[in-house]
Amino acid sequence: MDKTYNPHAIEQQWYQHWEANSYFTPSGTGKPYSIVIPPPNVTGSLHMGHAFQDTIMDTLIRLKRMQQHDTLWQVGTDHAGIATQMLVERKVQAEEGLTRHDLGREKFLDKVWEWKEESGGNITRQLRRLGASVDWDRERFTMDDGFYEAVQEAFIRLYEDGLIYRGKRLVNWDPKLHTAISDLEVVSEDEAGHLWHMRYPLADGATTANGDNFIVVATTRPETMLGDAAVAVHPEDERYQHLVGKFVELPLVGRRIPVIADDYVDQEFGTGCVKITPAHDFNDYAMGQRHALAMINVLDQDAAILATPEVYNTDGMPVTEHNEAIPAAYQGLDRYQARDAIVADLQQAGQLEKIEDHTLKAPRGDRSGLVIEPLLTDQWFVSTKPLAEPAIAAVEDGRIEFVPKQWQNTYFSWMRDIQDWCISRQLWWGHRIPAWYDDAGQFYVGRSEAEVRAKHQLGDINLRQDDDVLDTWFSSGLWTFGTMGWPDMTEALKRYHPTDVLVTGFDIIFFWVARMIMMTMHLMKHEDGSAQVPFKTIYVTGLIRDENGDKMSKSKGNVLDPLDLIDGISLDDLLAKRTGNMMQPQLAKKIDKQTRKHFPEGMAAYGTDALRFTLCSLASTGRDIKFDLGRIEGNRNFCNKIWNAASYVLMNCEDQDCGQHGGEVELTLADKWIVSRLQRTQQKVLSALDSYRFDHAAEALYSFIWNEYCAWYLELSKPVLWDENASAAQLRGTRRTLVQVLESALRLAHPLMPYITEEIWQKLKPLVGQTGDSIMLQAYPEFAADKVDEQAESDLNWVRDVIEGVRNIRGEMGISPAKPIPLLFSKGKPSDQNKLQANSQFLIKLAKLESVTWLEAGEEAPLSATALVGEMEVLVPMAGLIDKDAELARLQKELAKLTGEIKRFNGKLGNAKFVDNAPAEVVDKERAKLAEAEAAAATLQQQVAKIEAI
RNA sequence: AGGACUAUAGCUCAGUUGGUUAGAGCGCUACCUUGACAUGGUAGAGGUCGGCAGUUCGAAUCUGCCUAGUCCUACCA
Repeated sequence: MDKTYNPHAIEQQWYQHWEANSYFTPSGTGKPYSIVIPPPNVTGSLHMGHAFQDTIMDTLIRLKRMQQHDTLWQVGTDHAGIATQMLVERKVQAEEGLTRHDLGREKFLDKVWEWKEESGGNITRQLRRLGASVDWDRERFTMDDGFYEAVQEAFIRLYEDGLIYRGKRLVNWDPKLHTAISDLEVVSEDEAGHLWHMRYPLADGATTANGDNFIVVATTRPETMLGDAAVAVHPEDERYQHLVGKFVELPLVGRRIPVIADDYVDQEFGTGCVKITPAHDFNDYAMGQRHALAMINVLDQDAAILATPEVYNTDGMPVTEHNEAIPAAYQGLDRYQARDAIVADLQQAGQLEKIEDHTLKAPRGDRSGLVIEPLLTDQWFVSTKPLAEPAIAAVEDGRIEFVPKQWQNTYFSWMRDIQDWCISRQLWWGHRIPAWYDDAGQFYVGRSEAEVRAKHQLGDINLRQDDDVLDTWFSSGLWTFGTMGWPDMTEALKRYHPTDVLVTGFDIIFFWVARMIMMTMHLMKHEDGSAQVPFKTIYVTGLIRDENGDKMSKSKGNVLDPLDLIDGISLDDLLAKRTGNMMQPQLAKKIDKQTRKHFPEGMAAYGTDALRFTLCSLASTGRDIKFDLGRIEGNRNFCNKIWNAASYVLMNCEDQDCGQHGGEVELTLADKWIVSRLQRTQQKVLSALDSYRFDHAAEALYSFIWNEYCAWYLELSKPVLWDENASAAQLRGTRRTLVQVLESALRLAHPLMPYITEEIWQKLKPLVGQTGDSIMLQAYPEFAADKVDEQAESDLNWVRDVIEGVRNIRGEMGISPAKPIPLLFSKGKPSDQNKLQANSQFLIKLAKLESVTWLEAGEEAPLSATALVGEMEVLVPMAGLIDKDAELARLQKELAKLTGEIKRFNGKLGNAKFVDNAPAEVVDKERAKLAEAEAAAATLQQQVAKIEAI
């Protein structure tokens, strides 16, 4: 075994070994347990969120595998429509100066596939570095042939079930990407804007209550007036009631539009008069539907002004009404240029009453960052309400459970108010919609052109497939069963579906989780016809944030790359990574400065195990995680501790009799104690993992291994192993305990830290009589109640108390740890004497004692520094060692503490209400504590008196 | 506007059904190259558990209000 712990040296080889031996493949026996990985973008790279979630999934999978379940961890990647297409577009633009339109659909798609092949392996390589025990043999991609079939089938079935429809609707249009996007892909933030108050002249000589021949509307988007179809007021608004049914004449355009009444209008806001533009605003659209207003679209796909409006009735059918040409001055102008022009013209005409500052929520496309434009287009939609109902029920009745529970409220509130889902995208990279159009615009849905022709007896008329592709989330909604071979009812589906747990972030509960539930429950049925859920538990993780609690993002330059934490990175490389190739180069200086401040020497190589253990230890529920380098450093040290402990064990046990071949065995108190403590640790770790408390599991492992096994047990083993008079049975007992407990602890820790546990286990296995090839296939330790030894635990606490009492005196009195000191025991009970006799070797070694002396009752003790163990006094003679004042000060400090306690206990017990009402058990406990504190105080008081007397 | 979450040691976080002297890691102080480990050891210091009120014999824990912060959803023409 190498002298120092070097994660790099051990990690890669074991992963290769596991993978080469197909240890990640489901065993096919035992109870099935399955997890699907949330598919990362195929061209993406692993970030801390992935590392976190994948660590948790791997921990669960390794645990279940060791518990002899038939585990499947399904792996794969997502084609990530918009993100990938944009990336390749940028790349082609940068490298060849071409747009995708220059290339054409087919050639451009070739480029995307090329890029996918080139960079697609990146994320899977990174997954391997993390130790993720996914089944690579079943790796899938959302656009591989089989998955394509699943997507097409899902579309067709939903269509045939009446849950997919096509229609002209107002959708969120991205004027840069030239595609519709779903509500979820629009992010709204407060932005500074204006509220323009515009005069709309009343037609036919009508006047307002105060005699004006115009009304004033307030708007944040003056340019949309070109598409106004009405002005709305509140039905109870006394200012305008009499105008309802009359008309106004639209300035600059001249269109006569009605004044209508609708209680959507807020009388308090603006002027109480709202211009209604059904083709360019979602609320206006709804109002247009209610009042049968024409939808007058005045914008093209670039959000520039059309020459002639496109007008539709409420059914989306084109009509000729209101299709007079738009004034030439505005034709072809971009929406913002048009705004300026219209405002200027209104001003000139004296029809602009005022301009107010106004903050508004600007809806922006989450990919392009541009303000999206509500635009009337033909799109495909999923009717979500019928799908949502069973999906809600499944969570209500517990077939699907959120961990932590609170997330179900988020889910419910969204699902109960769900809107239809626009699934068509005007992109090229994605699943082509399986619909064909004839020249008349009639469409036919089917698996292929041939199928469509045959089914609808179309002969050889012209047919053209829909150009659009499906929203990426449509295909990822099928992920749990699409990866297992659906629409065929494969053996894998029968065995591993529904999956057991989904591990994901709250940010995609709507995007993905909810839709997965809806799609799966509609498409996947049990044999009895009831709906299958995609997974039984949803473990929702928090977000990993930087050391300041800020979200990690490339533009902020605060991203931590998990691979850098594993391998380490120099400051220069880190700076280059964070400030190179930036979208906003002006931020580089600031990022440079911050990075130098936080990582003056770059980052050390902490190794995968330290990273994984840290992520687990931070995984408490219901909160985000500020990633603190201190934690991973501490856990790297923990790995080092394990390494060195193993080194000690091997040094003392290799080529020795460790009882693996039988033979008489005698166990010391320390042996019995550590075995007992191991049981309790196993119990804690198991119950923590069962309840998804990875932090508790990590804590239990850490404190057992470091604070009990290393700090105490290894030290307690030394007096036995180094005792020349120790019997073979004693040596065998201690060696056996050393190796067995370490071996169990390694298995216990393996799901969290796969590499170091494997490396050490390989060295240890012959010493415990194991022959398995890998720790990952060994049985997970189980709690054995019969190995819990209360007596050993309490006896060992006595030993620790004595040792710690002496160490305290040493520490506080400044006695060199190198100096052996004599120790006297006074006022002890017979049980104390027994313990002393049985364990003096431990005391002498660990407290560095010169001698131990038992004083019988009445025997005079020399003047000493005192520590108390129960009622027994542990005495370090002062002669030549201890200064009188220092000991007095030490005693006074102890006494002060005791006095405080006594006062509190007395207060409590003096309160009749407490004594009368509290359970007798609690009262007795308080009494006992009081008695103990009083006795201790009395003893120390006597000591003080004695010392003061000299 | 509605909702969720968070507030505990200098920092990052635990604290299960109300009953311990409120814990851990990092950091800090002093001492120590003792035959696994200085990525270490020993001994310490450090908290009126965000504030106020209430329930209770008893509150970090339950209830209400308030303050501060984070986030989500809807939406203001």
